[in-house]
Amino acid sequence: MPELPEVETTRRGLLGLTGRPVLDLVIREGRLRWPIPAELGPRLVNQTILHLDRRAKYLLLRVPTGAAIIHLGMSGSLRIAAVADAPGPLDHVDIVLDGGQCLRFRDPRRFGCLLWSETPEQHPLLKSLGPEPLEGPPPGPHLFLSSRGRRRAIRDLLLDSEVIAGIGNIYANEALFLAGIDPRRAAGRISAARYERLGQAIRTTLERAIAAGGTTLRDFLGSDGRPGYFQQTLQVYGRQGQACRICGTAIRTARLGARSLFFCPHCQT
DNA sequence: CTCCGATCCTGATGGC
DNA sequence: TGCCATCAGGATCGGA
Repeated sequence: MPELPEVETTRRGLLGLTGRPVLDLVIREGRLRWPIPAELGPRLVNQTILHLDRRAKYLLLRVPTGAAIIHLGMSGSLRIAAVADAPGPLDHVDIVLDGGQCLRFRDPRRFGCLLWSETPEQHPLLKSLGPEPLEGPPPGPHLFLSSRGRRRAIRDLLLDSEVIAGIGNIYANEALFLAGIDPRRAAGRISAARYERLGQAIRTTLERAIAAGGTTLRDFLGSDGRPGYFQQTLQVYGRQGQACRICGTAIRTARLGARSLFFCPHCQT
């Protein structure tokens, strides 16, 4: 489900957590991508939440002694719920707050994770992540340098979080359309000028998606329970057979590895 | 080092 | 209506 815009939408919806106490941690199903560590409860309970940060697709729930590292995987979501509302079978964890509320973690496929670290930036899952695409200069030059000598397809380079953080299959396809680049093209054989355009396209795509509250294809809901509406703006993802919004050519789909490509065979070269 | 496929798990969807 | 196959927004791991 969630790529950078959906995780950022979730984060922004939960900024009210700042300053609130953690009263309890209730784990109904701890078998996620990795088991929830036994120390998480003792580390969080009776601490005050300082802030909720994002790095790539990870959320960092910071308390004075460290942070809970949260990843939503393919199907996860976080929202504020009333403790009195009975959790569903897929609501695996409640971080109990004051006022009868909790931060409720739902993850049907259990590809997400909930971990603890005193130094989250140094955690193995986070320490080798590539740059944030929305921070600092646009990532075109960085992508150009990272891609030299690489033969893999540019779509796969964009999905590699050690190269650049936070981009998933929807936004890789969308940004490549905006930049006019064929997603199957070898990353190492794309010019610096085209990477410049791609860097701008990545930024534009992600910013617009965040402004729209993310993309809801099936079940993504922000922390306020509302869907995003960027799916109305998608140029290629899921639009196979439909007319390209620029040239009218039918959008094509193909497989690259286990995941689908969507592109306009006329606009993207 | 680089790259690719297999893998974890459940729910939604479409064809027959 | 039921059953089965296929697909899904992620990312790690192992092996070629």
